Amino acid sequence: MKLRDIAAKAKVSVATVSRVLNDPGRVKERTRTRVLKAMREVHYYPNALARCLAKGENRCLGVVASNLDNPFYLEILLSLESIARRRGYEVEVANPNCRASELVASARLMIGRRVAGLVLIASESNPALFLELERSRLPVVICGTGTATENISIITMNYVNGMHRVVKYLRSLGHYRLAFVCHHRAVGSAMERKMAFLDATREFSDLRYIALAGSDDPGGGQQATRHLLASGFRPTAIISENDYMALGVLRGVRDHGLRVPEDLSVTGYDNIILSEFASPPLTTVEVPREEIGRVAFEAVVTNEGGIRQFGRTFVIDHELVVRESTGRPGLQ
Amino acid sequence: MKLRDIAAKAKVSVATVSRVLNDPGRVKERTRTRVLKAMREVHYYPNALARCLAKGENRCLGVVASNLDNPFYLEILLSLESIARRRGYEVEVANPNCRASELVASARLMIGRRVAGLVLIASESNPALFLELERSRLPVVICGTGTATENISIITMNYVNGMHRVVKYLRSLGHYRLAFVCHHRAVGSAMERKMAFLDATREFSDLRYIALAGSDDPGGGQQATRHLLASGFRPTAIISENDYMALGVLRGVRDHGLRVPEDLSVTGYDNIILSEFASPPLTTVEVPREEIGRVAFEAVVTNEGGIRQFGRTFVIDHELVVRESTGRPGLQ
DNA sequence: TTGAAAGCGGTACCAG
DNA sequence: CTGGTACCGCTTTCAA
Repeated sequence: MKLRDIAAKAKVSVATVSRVLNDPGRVKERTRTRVLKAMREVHYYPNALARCLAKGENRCLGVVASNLDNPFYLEILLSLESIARRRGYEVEVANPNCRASELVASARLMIGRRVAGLVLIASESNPALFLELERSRLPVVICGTGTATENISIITMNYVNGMHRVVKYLRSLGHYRLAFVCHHRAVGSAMERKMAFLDATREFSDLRYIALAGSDDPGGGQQATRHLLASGFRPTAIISENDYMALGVLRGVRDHGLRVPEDLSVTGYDNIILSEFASPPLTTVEVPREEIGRVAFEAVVTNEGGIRQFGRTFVIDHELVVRESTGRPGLQ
Repeated sequence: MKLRDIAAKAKVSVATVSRVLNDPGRVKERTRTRVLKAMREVHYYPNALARCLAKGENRCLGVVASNLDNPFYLEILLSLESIARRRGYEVEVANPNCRASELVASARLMIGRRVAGLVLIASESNPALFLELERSRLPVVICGTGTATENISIITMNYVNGMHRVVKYLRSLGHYRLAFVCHHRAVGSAMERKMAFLDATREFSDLRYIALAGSDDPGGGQQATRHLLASGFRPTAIISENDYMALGVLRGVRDHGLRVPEDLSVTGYDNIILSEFASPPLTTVEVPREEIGRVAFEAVVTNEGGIRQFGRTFVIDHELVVRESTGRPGLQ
């Protein structure tokens, strides 16, 4: 069913039918109702592809995501989606694995669809992807690390700050032996968080330990914790790279017969909704997903005002959220 | 940058350029490399919209989802996405809220994009949406309840069976006062699960209780549990509509100073990955998300073989998974 | 207020 | 093996 069919049915030209779709005011009332009636009768659905092609614009944002199983990234996506829709944009998401080639392929896909802008919500980026995004000349925003370029904006996280807050808090409780659980392939945000941890614990010299996880999910957290506790190093607190993995850390600690926080304190990072429902509720760092989604949208769609001001860098600050997974270290 | 530009640059016709894109074998090697070189030099991205329009086909599945914050639905989506990509299909997802009007709008959107098929992954459907899907004449599959029609397939869940297994198991442990926690607006799967619970506990007569939650997430589970425990009714076990809410139920029970499973047993439904990392790990019912995603794909894309056999109904069975959140009821 | 027609960026058939 | 060209379904001047 196409425009021409409707036109025939309503005995008008296709131009008129197109007008009632795009600028109903410019069509005489009687004609308009006739056209609308025809549309309704045959359940006409305008072909969005053809419309975009003809208009030469696509009010649609592309997002390349990964790790959507981690609620943190999902919540950013949901936030972005919500604000985008409110502002009249659709959102198309590709959800590739983290492998560089797949990320690039997904980006290409979006570019091919001629999206109005591209948002990267992934735990890691890589040079190939960055290059691809850069020369697409599309408005792009990367949630994570990197340097802004002419068309790429960056939303960076102030991990150094957040991690310092965690460590300072733990020290104030009397913790002095800290372990950090993170993904073994420390790239992107994982890398940044790890560096921030190392930076924040410089004075702990060797009273710190880094436990590597095979995957960045609860399973990885659990396994890293198991190794950690079997290593001989006995931390008074474990800092997890993120809340999602911390869920597994908690489990690992329990498996070992230790209580949180009496025997061992645990902290996460992100403040995902679930962190409040962990047992015990996680002390963590709030990373404002809602804000990130909003900023990402603005960053990519500022071309509205006419003044294209790409290449901005946004810094997101993080606040400590104290719950029940941390306490004074016991006597050990 | 368009096909014509490449053609000019490589000194061939657009037809030839199009051929190297779609059927490289039919182009002489020398010409082909020349064209490819031209494409590479200008970073050419074929316009996917134009291609679909010209080809008259869109190897793309649309999914209308909701409640993606519940890992159960997300895991179905991820499974679908994974198999679809492997089979050469893209997936576009709209993630509206549950309101009927938004669901319909999202469906329209997908239809407008001329997707090859439509998958509904939502906690609830409604007549308006069903009607819309039906007359779209598109291959549709609904994960949930309903009756198959000419173009709509249904993947139904055997909740009666699953719930019976839970109840039978709880009875075998000696439980005799059961509570069911579910969303107050019991429609779609929530309704089905509730009915299944009522059916499975017929013999409990009035030794059962239904606690209504304001939202179908951990917060809702927690709140419903609070009300339940304050109501005077003292269950020996709580069955949660789903795992995601059960996370909140566990918290609610703890808040009340009760231990799981010593004082009170708790079960979930779905066996989301997180249920293993709850504290204690949840006894639940495995609903095979991976299989659902696969079946959904097959259901919607069978038109490949030429024999369109829509309107099928699939039934998914569920297995009990016993973990540590259930035990014999204590003396109360 | 309406219609005719030239695109939008590709595809695919038909000739050569 | 390659080029010319009529579409795909819709938008948007330009005229009437």
